[in-house]
Formats: sequence, structure tokens, C-alpha cells
Amino acid sequence: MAKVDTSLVANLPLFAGFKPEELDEILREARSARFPKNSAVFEQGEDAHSFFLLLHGHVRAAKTTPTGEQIVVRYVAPGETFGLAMAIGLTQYPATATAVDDSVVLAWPTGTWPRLVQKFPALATNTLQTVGTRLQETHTRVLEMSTQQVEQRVAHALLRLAKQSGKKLDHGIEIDFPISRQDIAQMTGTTLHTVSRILSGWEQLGLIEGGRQRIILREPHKIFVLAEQSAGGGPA
Amino acid sequence: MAKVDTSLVANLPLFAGFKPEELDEILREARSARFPKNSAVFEQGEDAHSFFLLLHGHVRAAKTTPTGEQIVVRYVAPGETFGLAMAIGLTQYPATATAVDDSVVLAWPTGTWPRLVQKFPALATNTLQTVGTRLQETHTRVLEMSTQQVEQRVAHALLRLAKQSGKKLDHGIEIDFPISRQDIAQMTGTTLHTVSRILSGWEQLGLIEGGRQRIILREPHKIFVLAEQSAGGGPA
DNA sequence: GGTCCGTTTTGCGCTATCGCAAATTGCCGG
DNA sequence: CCGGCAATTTGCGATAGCGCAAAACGGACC
Repeated sequence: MAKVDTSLVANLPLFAGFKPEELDEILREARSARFPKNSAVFEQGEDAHSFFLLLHGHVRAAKTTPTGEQIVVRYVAPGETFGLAMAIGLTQYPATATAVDDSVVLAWPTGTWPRLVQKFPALATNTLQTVGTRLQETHTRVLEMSTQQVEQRVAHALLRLAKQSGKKLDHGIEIDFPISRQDIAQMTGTTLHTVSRILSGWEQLGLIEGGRQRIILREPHKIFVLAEQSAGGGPA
Repeated sequence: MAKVDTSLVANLPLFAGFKPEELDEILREARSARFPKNSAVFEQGEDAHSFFLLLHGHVRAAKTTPTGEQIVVRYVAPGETFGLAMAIGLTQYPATATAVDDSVVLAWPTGTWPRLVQKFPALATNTLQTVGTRLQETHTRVLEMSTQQVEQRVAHALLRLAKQSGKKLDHGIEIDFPISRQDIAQMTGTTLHTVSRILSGWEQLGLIEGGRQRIILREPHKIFVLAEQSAGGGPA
């Protein structure tokens, strides 16, 4: 089997403090897999057979209600882990993970986790930090949904996406994977119609440049100002 | 110093799999402290000097925006940990913790965490499970806020509170600590006015019995039905 | 027993946002 | 080069829930 290049992953927070040979031992337990654009890595409710580290591409994690509505839990960028169901005591995935671009992952069988953690306790503490950070972020999201209007929430969402997965261009920052208005709606707790209206407005003002599943922030700073603003837009 | 009775805490998830003498060693590092009703255990932004285990009482964790709005992150019941800032890599508390009833906690100085975790790796994995569960719950909250109307969210919130901290009465279940309409509003992302209207309505129907900072669920099952229902109330 | 303060209730107009419907656009496959 | 489909835009009511204001209420403390 082809060995995974340790240099690609050595600096990830997950592996902070590991020696090369330890890293190697951990990586040996994983197999790598490729998921073409729009294919499912795993589905909500499915048995949690593996946990993952994204190497290339982008993955959307989404949670669906019994009645079929869904929200985007997060977008996974290269270097991030996902599908950690078992580490947090679940036997089934609580969300669906879909590759939004051709993606490559490392996958560890669920069964390896207890053994790895026992041998490398730092794995647990590193994962704890990661999960803790996500918890904070999710609390922030709740706070935003409770206190801000849709326009500001969308602004924040775009800024976060740009920060996490933005590609610098001469004329702005492009979000580096296909993302629809519907996706943004599901990230911010609104409808695709409202998102479309807002983005159209911003495009008029030259703040962004839109396309089919494409968004370029032309004026990140102005969007930032929008995001912080409370309701009133100011004097006419 | 008075020793903490290990039997009180031995069965908590945090200490799952520990031997009595190990437990003892961990507990020896903690001091216990009492917080009278409405006093702050710690404040958002304050340096994270300790982490806590609630022994008696109830604590509200709330997060405040720069502009002063706040949400209730959660209510802590006896046996639960809180203020785990350092375990997840923060140096300051991300929320304010307030005793809503006279409360007693165990407090470990932040500095003891790395040592304890090193000596007892199970602490890290247990904490990982706890934090992971909270992450799931918070995602569920986001899902609800995105897809349900206020009435259903309030119903869910009450049911959860009843489950976590409900006291069984002949005529229903009482939420076992003082909680205002404002608090419920901050849990569900709405205003105290709307909560008040909803609860008044339910009281008319005999589903609940309200009082000053007091709520008794008289018909938990009917409230459950309400919580699951989508918009339309049905034929007149 | 009286007073004061925090909580709760309720009325009423307002509006941000939804929901539906229809038109438009841009991309992909053949 | 030509459909055909998915994504996007846009118009137009409908309305859930907000925000303000004021009144009613209930305790706690003196």
C-alpha cells in the first residue's frame, strides 16, 4: 500500500506534539479514499464505521429533520477531521457528509480509535480541543441567529467561508468551492429567496460578484462593516 | 480540609471507569465552594482560573454580545461539569455562569488539568464525550431555530428542562429552579413578550401552570405533541 | 401593613422575512 | 449548436413575531 506522506499532515492540530514515527504508526492504520464531487462520504443515521481527515477537496456536513428540512452544520476544509461520531460516544453518524468537490480523505475504521487513543493520549486531548472549538463556534452561531437579522448573518457566513476557504484574487476573495444560495440559506437559517435578494443587492453595490454556485467578495471590509452593524442602515 | 464524599460523584460519566482511590486522588485536588442564589461563579471574558463540577443547585451559563444581548447557553444540573474553558484551549471563559439557586460546586484550578489528564487519560476521553454530546445538542438547537416556529421551540425547551431538572408532582412536572420568561426567551431565540403570550395561552388550555419564575407542566404529553407539530393547528 | 421593584401580561401597529409563482439565466451533455 | 435542467432572480401578498408602552401582579423588605 502506498504510504501517506507524513509531511502533509504533520502540522495539523490533530497531530500536535507527535513524533514522526508515532505519526507514521497512526497513519498506517488509515486507508485513503477518493470521493467524486457530489458523492456522499456517509449518511446521517448510518452506522459510524470510520472517522476521517480531509486531505483535498471540500465536504459539506448537513443535518436533516424527520420532515426533510436540512441545515448545513459546517463545511470541512483540508486538514480538518470529520465524522468523529464514535469519539463522542455515538454509534451512528448524526449528519450527512457530502463531497462538494472531488475530495480525498484518510479514513480510520472506528475500531481503531480506542486503541489509538490508549496508545496516544494526546490524540484525545487534541480532539477535545477541536470539538471544543466547534462547540464554541456553534454557540456563536446560536447567538447570531438569536440576535441578528438575516443580512448580518449572511455577511458573517460569507466572511467565515472566505477566511476558511478563500482564494485570493486581484479583485477580491473567492470562496474556493461550489456553494449555492440554498447552501448559504441553510447555514444562516433563512430561505434561498432571501439570500438571493440580499446577494443581488450586494452585487448592485459592488460588494460581491456572484455566479452559479460561485461567490467573490470584492469588498470584504465593507461586508465586515455590514456584518457588525445593527438594524438601521443610517441616514438617507 | 473536609474530604468530599466520593459516593456522590462516583457514578458520574466524568469519572466512568475510575477506581475509588483514583477518584480520591482527583477529588483531593478540588476545593468545594458555595455560591448563593444569583451570584456569579465566573464571568465571560474573565481569566479561566478553574473548572467546575456542580454538586447541588443550578447554574445558568449565558453568552453576551458586545451590544449586550444575551442567550442562555444551557442550564447546568447537579453532576454536570462546566467552565471547561481550558480543556478546550481557551484562556478565558466564553460565557458567564450564574447560580440560579444556592449552589455548591467542586472547583479544580486550571493548572491541575494537564497533570490530571496526563495521569488519568480517561478523563480526557470522558470529557470528550461530554463535550461531543453538547455539540450535538447545540446542533439540534440550531436545527430547531432554523426550521421551527417559536411555539414549538418553547415546547421543546420546556420538555428538555423538565427532563433534566423536573420534579415530579401529583399534578405534573415542575421545573426545579427559578426560571423567568426572559430566560426561556433567551433559550429559544425570541422575546419575553412572545414567550409570555405562548405560556398564557397554554395556561388557558390547562397545559401548564405558571407562576413567578415557576413553571409546572400539567400535560407533558400534549406539550410534546405541540412540539412535534408543524405549523397549522388543524381545522377550526 | 405598606411600599417599591422586578416579573408578567396584554394591546397594537409595524416590518422583516417567508412562501408561492413565474420568469430568467447559465451550464452540461448529446 | 441545441435542448434541458438546475440555479438564480424577482414580484407580490401574507403573517409570525417584534417592539414599544402601559397596566397588572406578586414578593420582599422595612
